[in-house]
Amino acid sequence: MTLKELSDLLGLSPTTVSRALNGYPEVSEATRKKVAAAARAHGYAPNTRARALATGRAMAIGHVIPISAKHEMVNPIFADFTAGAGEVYSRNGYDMLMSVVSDDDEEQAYRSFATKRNVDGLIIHAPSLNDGRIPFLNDLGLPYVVHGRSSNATAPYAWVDVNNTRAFQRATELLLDLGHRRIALLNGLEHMDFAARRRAGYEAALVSRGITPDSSLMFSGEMTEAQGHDLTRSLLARPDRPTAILVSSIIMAIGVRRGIEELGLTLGRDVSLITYDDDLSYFRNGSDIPVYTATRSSVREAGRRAAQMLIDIINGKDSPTELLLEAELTLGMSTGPARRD
Amino acid sequence: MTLKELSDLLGLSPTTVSRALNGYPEVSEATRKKVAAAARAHGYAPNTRARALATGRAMAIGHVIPISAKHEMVNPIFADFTAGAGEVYSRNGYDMLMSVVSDDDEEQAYRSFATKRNVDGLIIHAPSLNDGRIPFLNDLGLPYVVHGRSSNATAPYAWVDVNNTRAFQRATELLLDLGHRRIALLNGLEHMDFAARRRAGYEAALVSRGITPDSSLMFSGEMTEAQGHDLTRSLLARPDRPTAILVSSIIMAIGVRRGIEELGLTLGRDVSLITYDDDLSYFRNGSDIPVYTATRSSVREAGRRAAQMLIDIINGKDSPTELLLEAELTLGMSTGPARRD
DNA sequence: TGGGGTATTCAAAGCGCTTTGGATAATTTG
DNA sequence: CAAATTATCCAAAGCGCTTTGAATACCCCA
Repeated sequence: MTLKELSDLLGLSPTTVSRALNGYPEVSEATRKKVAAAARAHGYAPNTRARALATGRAMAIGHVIPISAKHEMVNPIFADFTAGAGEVYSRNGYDMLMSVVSDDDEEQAYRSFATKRNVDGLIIHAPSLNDGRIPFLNDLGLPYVVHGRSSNATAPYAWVDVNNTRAFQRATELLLDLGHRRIALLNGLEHMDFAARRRAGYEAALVSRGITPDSSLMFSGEMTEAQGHDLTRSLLARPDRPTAILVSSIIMAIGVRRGIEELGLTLGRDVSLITYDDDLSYFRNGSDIPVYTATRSSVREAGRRAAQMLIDIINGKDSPTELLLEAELTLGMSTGPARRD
Repeated sequence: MTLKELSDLLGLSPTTVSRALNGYPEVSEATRKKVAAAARAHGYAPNTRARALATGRAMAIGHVIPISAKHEMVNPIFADFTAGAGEVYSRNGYDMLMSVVSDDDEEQAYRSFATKRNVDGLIIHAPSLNDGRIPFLNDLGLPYVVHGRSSNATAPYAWVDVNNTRAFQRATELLLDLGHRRIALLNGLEHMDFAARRRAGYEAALVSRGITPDSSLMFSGEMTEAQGHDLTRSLLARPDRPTAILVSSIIMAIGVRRGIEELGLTLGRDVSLITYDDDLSYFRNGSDIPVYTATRSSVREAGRRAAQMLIDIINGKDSPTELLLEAELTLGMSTGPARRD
């Protein structure tokens, strides 16, 4: 069913039908009702492609999902971020276009979005410290919002981020308050902006208590369960082993727990653990009492906010283009006072 | 840069430029080269929307991501399935359109895809036993491939599935071989087709060894970590507690492990566990020796195969439209002989 | 009763591409 | 060397919609 067919059916011009459907004022209430009824009855919906061509707006947002070529790893937070963003898109009539791309040719994917003109804006994931995509995208001229920030970026850009520094500073302070002095950090890859900020928070807390950060207690890598396990095992095998561990992802924390328990130690008593928690829907941190003490911020909510911000930008609203969310520190069962051995 | 601009630049007609770019034979090699070079130099790529309108093909595939309204849960396997499918789409010039939708109005989402004509085909996720979407989609007339199957479906449909029955039958047999007699099943929601098949496999194995399935050992629900934990705790509190547990998801298995270890028991020694493993990229089951004994089948590969099948269907190739993948049973450290108490 | 608004409706152009049906130039053939 | 192919190229139509500019019908008030 096309506009033409529908208008013929109604004995009206396509112009009028189009206007009636799109809520323009220059059409009488009577015909608007008739048109709406007929459209519903015949299951008419405008062809997106034709409409996009005519209006110059694709009514779609692009997401580029980079796959780590080395590890074939999909970031587990994408699903939830996407779910949050998707809710907002649906509500506003936007589609979500995903492009899965090996991280080598990510830039190519953005360029292709721009030249093929099939999206009105982009969401950028996982920015690194000095992310080349930002100047690149500023040139491209497609509106975009970054999930995260890129330190050292010279040009301004729109972003939604969590206060990673603060979250890790507070977590570290909590551990210090509990008497821990040797605190390990299992972090994400440090060229990632979020990881750098988290380390900064961790170190700041230590320094402010007069403790010199010990680089042999800091690790960065892919945030997998296996990685968490292996690092924990090697940490706990050391004579000067840490009494507490700070972890950048709940998935990694699961591996840490496994490593601890394999040694017959008890989490929260023998070793304390605080993790960053993205509040993933398939891995909620305990229903009543949180399993892990955690700094938590919903990545799904971040998705919603980023999507809304992007839509506002596309529509020329001049709402704020920077949003810093605070993570909340929730006490679970994985922390306890440092034991003196 | 539009086709017109590019053709003006070259002193050629849009027709010729279009043909040159699309590999039609009626254009000389010389001009084809010139056109290709100019296109590259000016970063020209055809406007997707215009092309789609002209050809009648959207060059996009739709995925509907249903969100469980009750639990706000995103299925954790989507990310990996999507990654696999996305690879194939990119290779074939297709975009992936995602629609996040509360599971109440999923049907509406499909209808909207069809009437708005912005995709050439659909991937259907998580079919239930007697899935209403199949007759519905057969009427709609959009090609689609189901990830999974729907028992009792009367009409034929294209699908890619894992042999769930066989996988759980084999897993159960392994546990029986190890001397286990009381084996619990922590399954997904049983209106889901995969869950029903898994239970069938489990029961068949028991019956063939003369054991009557005990419904008090079978559970079905959302496959979350918390659920795995809670069910395990209550199972192990019983006097006639099971010596082995069969689990439908590795995420749930993590919760089971936590429950077991909280009681001071050891996985693989005191309680055996076999889990279904989708080989999620962020949760690989051990790098060298698998942590869990598992029936494994890569959901990412399933994504690839489903995508390829759909593209073949769209292009009118008459390749097979049913694909049953076998899961492999890998021995890890979570199984051991039944202990006699 | 007639001129100036106002409320409705419509015809036609245009979005950027593909594709049909020629046209023209180059080449081959009898 | 004229006629028939063949190789290249192009003008124009059309995909289904929105939107500009104009037409028509209706109403009001002097």
